[in-house]
Amino acid sequence: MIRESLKEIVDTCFAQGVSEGKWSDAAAGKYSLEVPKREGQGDFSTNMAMVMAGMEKKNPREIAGAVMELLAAEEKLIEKLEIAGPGFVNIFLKPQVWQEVLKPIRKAGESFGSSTVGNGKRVLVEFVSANPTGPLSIGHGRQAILGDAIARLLEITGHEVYREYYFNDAGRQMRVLGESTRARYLELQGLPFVFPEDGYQGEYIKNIAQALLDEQGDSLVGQEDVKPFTKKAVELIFADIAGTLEQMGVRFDNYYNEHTLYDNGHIDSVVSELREKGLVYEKDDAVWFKTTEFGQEQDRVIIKSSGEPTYRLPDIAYHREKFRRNFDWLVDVFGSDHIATVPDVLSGVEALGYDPKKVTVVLHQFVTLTRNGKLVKMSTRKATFITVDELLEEVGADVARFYFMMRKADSQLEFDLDLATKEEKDNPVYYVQYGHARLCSILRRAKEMGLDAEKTEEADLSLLVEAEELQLLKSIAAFPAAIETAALELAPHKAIFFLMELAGELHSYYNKHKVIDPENVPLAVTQARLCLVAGVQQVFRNGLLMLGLTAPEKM
RNA sequence: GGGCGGGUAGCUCAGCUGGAUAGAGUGUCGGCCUCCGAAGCCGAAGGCCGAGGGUUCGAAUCCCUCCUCGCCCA
Repeated sequence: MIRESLKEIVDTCFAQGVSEGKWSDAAAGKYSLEVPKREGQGDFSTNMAMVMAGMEKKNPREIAGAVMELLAAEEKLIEKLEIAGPGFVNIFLKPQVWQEVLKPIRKAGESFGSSTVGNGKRVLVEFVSANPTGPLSIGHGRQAILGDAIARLLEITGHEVYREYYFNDAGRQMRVLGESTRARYLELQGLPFVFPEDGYQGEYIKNIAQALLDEQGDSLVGQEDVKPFTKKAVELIFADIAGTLEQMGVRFDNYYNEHTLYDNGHIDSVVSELREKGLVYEKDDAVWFKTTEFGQEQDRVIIKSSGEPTYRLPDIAYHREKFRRNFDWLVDVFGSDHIATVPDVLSGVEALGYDPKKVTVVLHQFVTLTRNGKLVKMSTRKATFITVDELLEEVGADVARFYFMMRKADSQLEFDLDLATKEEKDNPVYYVQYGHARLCSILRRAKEMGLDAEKTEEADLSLLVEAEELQLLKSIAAFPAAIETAALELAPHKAIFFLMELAGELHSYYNKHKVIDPENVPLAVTQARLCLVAGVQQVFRNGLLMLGLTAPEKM
């Protein structure tokens, strides 16, 4: 809010300089207004003079002087201006500007931080999309949390979000699953059995077999068809996955079965549409898609000589369905192992007449687990993985969520189980939550003493003059912008970092200054500080809740 | 062989659409509780930002080459 109004002022000055012939308008929109990294460099800083210097062939500091003169007219907001470094113009605002931010924050309450920048844009966020072959692994956990956090951030920034889970419960993978289940079913009854060579070895298969045995007795012993086994396995595994997701606080609006693409003829119609456009051809009994038309190195097979589609075809058909369902923006959250499919899908989308720019793929790197300082190897088939359930049991939903959101998607994420379990207290999630709980504690105490933090109107906010207080005010004022950035860049870790920084500032302030101390702190100051405390607490609460974390009032 | 993503403090990672003296957490060392919550704070030590070249007023950030790790494809 403050940043926006100051930006307008700076833009006005720039325009004024143009009309007065001080410089040309070549630099319009190229300069920026930033918050300096270092203290003592102002509340904001603009590089306008340096940008212009290159274009006008003039000394940057000289131009900075002219910029400063124009800005100096804004006496209401600006306290001090200075030229610094190579030609920055540093802007120091009056404390009052910051003190006043508390009022709108308190007024907005729970909605502070949310916005309407999304303008009701319809976004489909696809994530997890794990086939039902076993419990969710750690990698899926990261994706679930990442996708969920992205969806939440988009929602509170005014997008209309739809969460979808895409899966396939047919094909070879599923047949092996059924065969594995059948083998265990026979094994449980002491009958001879053949376990498939590449079968699923997890303990959960035995549980599924046991469930079948409990329900159907030995009636399936002579069963040649593997389908009943597959069906039961899929049913139970999905129930398990749904339970895990629920525990993590992740929900979906829809589970989209790949099979419906075949049933509804979408697969065939994609092929025929591409054929009409002359973008497919037959070679070696296979059907090829001319992906070279879309800048790729080589064409791709979409239907194998066996008549079976490759994974590309349903993926393309699925994305076309997303567009047909009238979404303005498709966000796909995938693991990095899906990297190869992305260019093909985008080519397909483009070939079918949709804008590939409306598809954003968030690829996240793998999660590596360490225990006792050693890497834990993971494989679903061999069941040597740690499931999300096990993780949740060990560290709880908040810690798991926080860890998964803490890193940008591009980074591999190392999950140190020893640290996450044994040394809970060092966990950054507690650092943030503790800040919130501390503030709640102060507010509780104030209430006991009959001091009401709600009466912002009456408090004299000009008493908030300590450096730490002004810093907190600046930080919470920047909260909506931080959330907006995290949302639009699909980067939840930015929201996390904002909260961690705010927590640091709060803890420092807490240790240095007292809010309630009748003997040493005047009542009026206490009241002003209570307003600040309530504002910061609100920001913590909103930030934690919008990321799906809890905001405990006591710990 | 090709594509994508990493390589920044002992460790885990931010910063990357170019800006001022490169940051945080953790670990190590040293301080701070007659208490508004020590799950906290303060201080110190710790860096050829993988290597080399280029672009410019300015490069961890952009371009090229190479090394290396991970994932995928052939």
